[in-house]
Amino acid sequence: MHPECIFMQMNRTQRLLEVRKLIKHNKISNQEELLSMLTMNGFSFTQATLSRDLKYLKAGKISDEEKGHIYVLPGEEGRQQGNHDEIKDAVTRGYLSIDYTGNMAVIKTLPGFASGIAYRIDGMKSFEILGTIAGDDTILIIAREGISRQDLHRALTKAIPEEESR
Amino acid sequence: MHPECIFMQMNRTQRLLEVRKLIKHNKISNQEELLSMLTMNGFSFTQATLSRDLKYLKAGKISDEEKGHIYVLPGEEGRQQGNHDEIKDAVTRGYLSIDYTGNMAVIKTLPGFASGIAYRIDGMKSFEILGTIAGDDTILIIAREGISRQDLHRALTKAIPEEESR
DNA sequence: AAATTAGATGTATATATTTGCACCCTGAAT
DNA sequence: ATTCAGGGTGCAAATATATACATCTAATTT
Repeated sequence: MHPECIFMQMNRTQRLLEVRKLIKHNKISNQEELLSMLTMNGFSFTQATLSRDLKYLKAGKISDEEKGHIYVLPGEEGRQQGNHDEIKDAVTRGYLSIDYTGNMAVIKTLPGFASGIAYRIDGMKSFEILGTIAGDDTILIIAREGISRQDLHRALTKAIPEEESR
Repeated sequence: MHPECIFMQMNRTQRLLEVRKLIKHNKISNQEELLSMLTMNGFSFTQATLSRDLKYLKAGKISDEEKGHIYVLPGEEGRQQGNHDEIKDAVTRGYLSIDYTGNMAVIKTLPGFASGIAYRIDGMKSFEILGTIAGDDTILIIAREGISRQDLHRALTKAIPEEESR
């Protein structure tokens, strides 16, 4: 089955986006709590699926003085340090993660979002970035030779608009 | 009692240091596993205490492709996928160009031209070129191992006469 | 010295999370 | 049309983790 399936997947995608948003904006200490929030928002699924969603989103759980343990998104562990400052919204609609290997980076997105994000990256026309190739949920970013991982990261660190508010 | 107590506390401190070290250098997926490592290292305590230690260290647990879920230390989440950041919009137009990096070349084209050009390149069946991957406006050309940049450039020049390096 | 206090820890238990298995759905292949 | 293949889910059981409660120890106070 090709990743292009956006039919029943869309529901899942919606759910993943919502899960992420909730985690991002609230201190959630367990899946049941999160599940009930989602249920109230009209979603209908089980805790088992939520567990899988959280894994898919690479959500982590850290200790929190106030609520014991809370979920956090990758890159936002700042909350555990109290760096509540200005954690710029690292999240674009659909953006999931980024990894580096050799002189390139691989961005994972929710199904269907790769080309949109890649388009924005291309739009930056960064010197560091030679080009991008987007599939359905993956973007390959090729860095210019001599560009360090930090440079590439810094270049990429400036693209993804703010997320939508529901 | 002040935190300065260094007597029997020393043991705890030692333990905490060890716990941190182990988490830092290994992919540990659960407390039992960690506990047995510590036990082998001469420590003697229970899972409950370990749970408390982890909380004290603000250790987090994230998903890991290899081991399911692993512990990470704050600030050490480099292992955690995705240093999520943002990508900002910048309205620009791409241009035709070719660049080299590592053992590959990246060709940028006007939107929609990538596959066409890639098709031509593929058609050359150059020995130097292992393959190409085309997006909408980007082509990634993978060179055979041992092929110099000049060789690759020469091969590509045949396919794209109007090229000009930057 | 006795009483007091607070952190550390074990035990047992409660709570939370993950996962094997079966099933369903949809696109791809025959 | 039929078969196949793979992802997504629910259910229930397996695992993993947190914590209430009782102790113990060492430092502090009286």
